[in-house]
Amino acid sequence: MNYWLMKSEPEECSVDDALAAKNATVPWVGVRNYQARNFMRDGMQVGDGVLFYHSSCAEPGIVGIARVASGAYPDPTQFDPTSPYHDSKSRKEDPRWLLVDVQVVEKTRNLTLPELRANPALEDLVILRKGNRLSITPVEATHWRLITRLLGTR
DNA sequence: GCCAACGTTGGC
DNA sequence: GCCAACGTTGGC
Repeated sequence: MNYWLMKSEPEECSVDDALAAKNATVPWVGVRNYQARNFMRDGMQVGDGVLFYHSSCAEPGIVGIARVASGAYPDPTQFDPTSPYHDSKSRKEDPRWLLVDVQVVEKTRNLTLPELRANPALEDLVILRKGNRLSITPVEATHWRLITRLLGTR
């Protein structure tokens, strides 16, 4: 069992949007970074824990607990010319971009970025490192336990 | 809107 | 393979 933090812009897909989806599950479309793709392809397993993070918004922070709900499969938006995620160089027989389904387990309060930064025990959290822009990052089990405790989940 | 940090592209 | 130019991310 591994743990991950996954960023989403709330204007694109908020935790509420995900909760409103069927089975509270959404396909994590739009990842266009090889390292992030490889985490989904090689690192994730169904059932892995996910911290649902809101980025590029007024109050960035962790807003929910989720789980990986599928294995990696081709992101259909790469083949859609009308999608902002369209990739004309990706070919159907050899898809460049993958996604996993993510199921929200529970919406939490917003554990904000300043709060995360204020906690010395979290200084090694990848997302807090300077210059980090990866939309999917691994989370250590100790960090997962601390964060879920701070969020007030079981 | 600004800008630091980083990834990607493409000429050589 | 190098590296400058460019585009993107994302907090502020």
